[in-house]
Amino acid sequence: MVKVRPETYLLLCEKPVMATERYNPRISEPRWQKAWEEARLFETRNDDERPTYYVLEMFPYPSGRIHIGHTRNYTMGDVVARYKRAKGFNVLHPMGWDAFGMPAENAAIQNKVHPKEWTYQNIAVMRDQLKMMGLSLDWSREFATCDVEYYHQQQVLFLDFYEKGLITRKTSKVNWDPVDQTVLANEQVIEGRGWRSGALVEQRELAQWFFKITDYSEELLSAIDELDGWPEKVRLMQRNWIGRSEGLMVRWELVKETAPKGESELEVYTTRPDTIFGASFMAVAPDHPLARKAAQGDPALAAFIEECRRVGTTAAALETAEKKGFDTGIRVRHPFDPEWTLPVYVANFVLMEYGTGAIFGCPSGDQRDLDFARKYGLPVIPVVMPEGADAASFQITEEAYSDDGVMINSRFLDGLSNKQAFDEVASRLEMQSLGGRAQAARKVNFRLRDWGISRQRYWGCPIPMIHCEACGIVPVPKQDLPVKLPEDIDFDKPGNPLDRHSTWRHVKCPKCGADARRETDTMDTFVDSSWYFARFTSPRARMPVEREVANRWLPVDQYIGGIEHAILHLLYSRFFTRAMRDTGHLDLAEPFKGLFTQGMVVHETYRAADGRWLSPSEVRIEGTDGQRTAYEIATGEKVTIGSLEKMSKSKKNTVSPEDITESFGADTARWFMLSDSPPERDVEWTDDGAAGAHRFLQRVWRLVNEAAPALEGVEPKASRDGTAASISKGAHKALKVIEHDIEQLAFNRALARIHELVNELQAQFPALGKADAATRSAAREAVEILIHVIAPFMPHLAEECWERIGGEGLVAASRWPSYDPELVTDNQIVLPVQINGKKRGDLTIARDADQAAVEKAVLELDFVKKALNGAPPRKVIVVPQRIVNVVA
RNA sequence: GCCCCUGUGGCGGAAUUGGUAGACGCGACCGACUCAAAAUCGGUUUCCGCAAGGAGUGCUGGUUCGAGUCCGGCCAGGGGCACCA
Repeated sequence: MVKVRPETYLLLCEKPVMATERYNPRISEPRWQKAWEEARLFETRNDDERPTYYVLEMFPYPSGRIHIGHTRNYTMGDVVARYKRAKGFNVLHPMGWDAFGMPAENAAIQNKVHPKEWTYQNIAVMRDQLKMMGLSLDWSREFATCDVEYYHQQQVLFLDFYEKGLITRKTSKVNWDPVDQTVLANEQVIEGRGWRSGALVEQRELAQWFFKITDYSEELLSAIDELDGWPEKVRLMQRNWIGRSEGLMVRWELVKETAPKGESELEVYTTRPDTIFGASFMAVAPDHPLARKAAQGDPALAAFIEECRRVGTTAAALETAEKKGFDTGIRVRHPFDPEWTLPVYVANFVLMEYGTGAIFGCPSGDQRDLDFARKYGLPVIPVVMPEGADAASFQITEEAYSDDGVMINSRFLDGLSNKQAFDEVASRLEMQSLGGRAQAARKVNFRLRDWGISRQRYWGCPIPMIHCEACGIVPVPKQDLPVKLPEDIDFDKPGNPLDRHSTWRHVKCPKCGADARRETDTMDTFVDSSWYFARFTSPRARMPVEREVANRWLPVDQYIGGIEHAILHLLYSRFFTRAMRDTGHLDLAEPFKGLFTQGMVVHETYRAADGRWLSPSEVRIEGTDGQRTAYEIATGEKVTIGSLEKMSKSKKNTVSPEDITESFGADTARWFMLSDSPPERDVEWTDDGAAGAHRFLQRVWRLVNEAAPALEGVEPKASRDGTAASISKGAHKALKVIEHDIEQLAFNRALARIHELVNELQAQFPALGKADAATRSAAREAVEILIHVIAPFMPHLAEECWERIGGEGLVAASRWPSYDPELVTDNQIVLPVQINGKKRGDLTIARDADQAAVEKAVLELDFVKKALNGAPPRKVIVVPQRIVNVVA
């Protein structure tokens, strides 16, 4: 709750705006919103000839309320949209709803309300809230991902991907969320817990549908280099996530007498073949085929494998789990020395999912291997030493040496750098034969896994597949789409209601006509958000997208959203765009040309002595700065003021957008959200800050309002000389900088510059009543510029001001003014003059004065003469139009 | 553990990319208007100093006529990944 001092806002009541009064957003904002809607200003046509500009904010999940974080996100997008529209672009700025997902089902379970009803009601509420913000959105293109028309087309895409071989079904270990009772993608497991439920994730074997995102690993990685409109941070995170490594696949021969029947070799992936002479053991994952086979004749080993399984791979388990191994008794032959054999362990730290599920251990070069070797008494042979170290005395004791260096104890590799050794080993093993094939091959490996999309949930897009006893898996024929969600469902038992539905799951096999069963899993909701940006270009099409239309709009010129989607959503969307390209829906690879990740809105937290969180409205604060003390209003007890945190229900540090719009209006909220903090950083919501923003809004209104009579019927015209020129110069200079700042999305800088412009005009306007015609013209033009530059930020106020000065039409439909290059450069400039690097004064001189003239003028300055004390300067550095430095 | 980012007044932050450090805002203080308050307007506000002047962008060393900005070392805070072979 924003605390509004009643006295301050008495004038905000239901009175019409009059010339001498305060600006009343409660009356003006709905009025202009209506005017824009009636003029259909923001409805975008696909057949418009002007250059396109697509600005998009990540669409919200309809949780029930618009959050203040949304408000900041959409305001940024709206500033860009309004600016680009004024610049003459055909702007697409749509909004929709990411409407499938768990909370709707939770609400169904808790409140006995149908997920569909719950979702659409929420959407209705949130749409109204967004409309109050005065966003220039094209509502005619709105859709929700739970609309049948949308998920119908998503099923079409699924079938196309399936046909193209981009989807597979495989049984695999999956991350099972025991609370939500569903499978999670790797990306949705954060520190071993479900991203939504926070429950510890378990491992289960399940048959799942997978999108083959790994088919695009290389392309998704290398294309990151071209994404220069993305924050470096996000590019880096995606690179790390895809995790490319170059290494060698090496097959090791098993010593026949020790090997299980039918097994003759063990394949291992390594990125450090250079350390091959430091190898002292092999280790395989507990579910590696060799381990399983060996366990058949060895109950102790079988028990060990079982134990590893139970521990699982949760992060919590991993951190505490000891590195354990079990010697299988199997031995392998060293590829470069048939006499040298090494033991094969089953080890709990080896992952089946990466590489081949087997490694060779080099204790001297890897800390984990070293720990393992110490524990099981295995040899530690140093093979790489730092450059310049002494080979005879170099030893590994506590710490492994994993950096680059020089090879030692490695026979033919000795003296090479480890990089050279990598190549040497690789080429030799590629030539060497084992069982009739090359013993090794260079291999690029990726960390990225295929994207498992099956979810055991009701409220999601049904997977259009049918299981037939006779025919196996059969896709639903396209003419039978959509596979609609049944509406008669019950949530009395946990798990997926579709599974229990009496009729929905029974279907005839499209191939043989026999009784068959529908796939009851639905798609991960991240699928829904992986192509919605494309759907916005032709939201009512009877196909996923109209190719030509989508090609014209895409990629999204400016995409804006939270950093929390740096990997998941953005990577999936990049994959989807490629998959849609390869199935003929689109002709591009990258969905988002410009990406901007905005910071969060944060607020102080308050906590009572007994640990209860208190909301800002329950707290009274006394004192200022470091001396602030907070008291709980209800009890009068002292309250601890906590750190700034993301607004969240659990910590109660929330401020609702409605409260702000009600007390200050949308324009104030928009202005405050963008002022001060750079948009990529967090902004702290403070009542003082919001009140300050409102104060500024009123100041602009007063300035325009009071100047209006003197500007009536005056031709707007810039002045290049006389006193009027200073007004024109100020306005045009501001216009130039603000334009640049908006293009850079440096909204805080743009706002600071608008502040300066208002300060300047305010200083010059009191005399306007008695001013000459030229000054009035200049003033009129300056005010018009001011209105245009505030319009993207405070669009309602801008319209009100525009109307006040008798402007024609709507600001929202008008063109952005252009600055006069001659007015933004001064003929006389003030050069700072330094002596020995310290500023000692200024020199006012003609802009085009040459080096010699500047030098001469500088040496005549009194403070320079004084500093030089009659001696000639050692050096005079003149940086044209910047600075002068005299070295004494 | 690995990778990355950020350190500027009481606070949020500017600084044209190596050229006047602290724009703009918030807060604070002083003053005007008012019976009074609110609103509004004017002024002060990096630190030390009455002043002249001096110091100053986490610490430290360097490059340069000149460093918040570039380079080396350290410290602190934040983020991402994490048995990845």
